[in-house]
Amino acid sequence: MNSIFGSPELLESLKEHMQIEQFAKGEIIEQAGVVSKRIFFIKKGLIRVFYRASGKEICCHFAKENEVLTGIDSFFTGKPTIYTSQALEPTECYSLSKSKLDWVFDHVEGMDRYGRIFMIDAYSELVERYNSIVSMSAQERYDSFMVNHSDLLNRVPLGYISSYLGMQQETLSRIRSRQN
Amino acid sequence: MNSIFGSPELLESLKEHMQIEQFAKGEIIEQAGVVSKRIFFIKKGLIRVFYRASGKEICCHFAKENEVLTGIDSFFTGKPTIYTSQALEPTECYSLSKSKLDWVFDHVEGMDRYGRIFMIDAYSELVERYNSIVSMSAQERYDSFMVNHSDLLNRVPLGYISSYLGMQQETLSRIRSRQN
DNA sequence: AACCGTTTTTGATCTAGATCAAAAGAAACC
DNA sequence: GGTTTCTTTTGATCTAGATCAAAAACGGTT
Repeated sequence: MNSIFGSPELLESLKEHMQIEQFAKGEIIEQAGVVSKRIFFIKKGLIRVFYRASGKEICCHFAKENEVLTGIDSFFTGKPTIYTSQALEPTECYSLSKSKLDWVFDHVEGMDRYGRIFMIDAYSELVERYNSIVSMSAQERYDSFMVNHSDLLNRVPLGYISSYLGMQQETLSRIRSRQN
Repeated sequence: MNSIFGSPELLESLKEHMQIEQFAKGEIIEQAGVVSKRIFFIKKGLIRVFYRASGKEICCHFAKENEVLTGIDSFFTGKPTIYTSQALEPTECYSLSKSKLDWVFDHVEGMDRYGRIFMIDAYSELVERYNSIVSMSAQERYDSFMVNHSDLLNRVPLGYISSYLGMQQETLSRIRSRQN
């Protein structure tokens, strides 16, 4: 999820256009309903991304240090985002505004290519999650989360993780307790 | 899902590199386990894309006339695909080989940009499907399928549609019968 | 260390949809 | 046109996980 910054030279030429931003624990970074205006490179901290469906908050992504955060549905299309992002820890980011990024896409050599590859990564990640929901049991999804993101278990409230995994908090709690 | 061909000039400059290919009903177009070598612009016909998970075939995409088909997980990354694609009707496509497309990415102005936008579209579609699985009932998924793809109901065997919708064939049949 | 709000666990019950099994309809084939 | 094979429907039962409800555990705060 961070290949857009996979090239050191490219990152260097972006840095001069970036701002540093700080967010307190609990602070909303971008709100659903507005057009996403910035892309963030997270230096330190942890963010959850969620949306509302059938009256519930569904957590669809966690982004932490050294990862990239953006409202993909909005930032690249210009439509209002359905996602809200919120800092779960004190968080520090470099941010790049949409207008700067558009300028960069037009003027920095190789940027479209990195944009394309960034999208391919995001897509692959989503395919994984889709398949896990369709063909794995709650237990299996938990196991696979533990393999890939075990560090988050101690940094994120259980309810957010359970919604990320597509199950109720009670179910996740029970799965966890019968482990040992 | 066809924005890569959204630009007439671009399509024109691609055409000279393309082949015409025909597939009989039931014919396998690309097989899981190999690296996807071609991207297809479907002129006529219908294709299902599926993969195996827990011993079952799961249908994840239908592509029909005027749409684009490719093993996104493989074609752009060079890894073997997990997807098999099969013609459900006699199907006619323009195809463009990976090596040609790479050449095009390097030599045709604006191609990276179209690749990026193509990925954004594919991503948006997948987000829709993911959300529908997580937050909608079987009935609601069926309803939404009927709104967006009602034509497919008469062209595709029920079992493929039910697996696309993430439910058993019996369930889909029952939902359909209680409609009227 | 006692209080209060939040998060997690535990228990009891319920239900959408899966699974198993078989019948009924459609297509394909000789 | 009748037999075989594939597809869809119908019926009966079962289960993973949801829902509802309450108790326990965990911080912070004064």
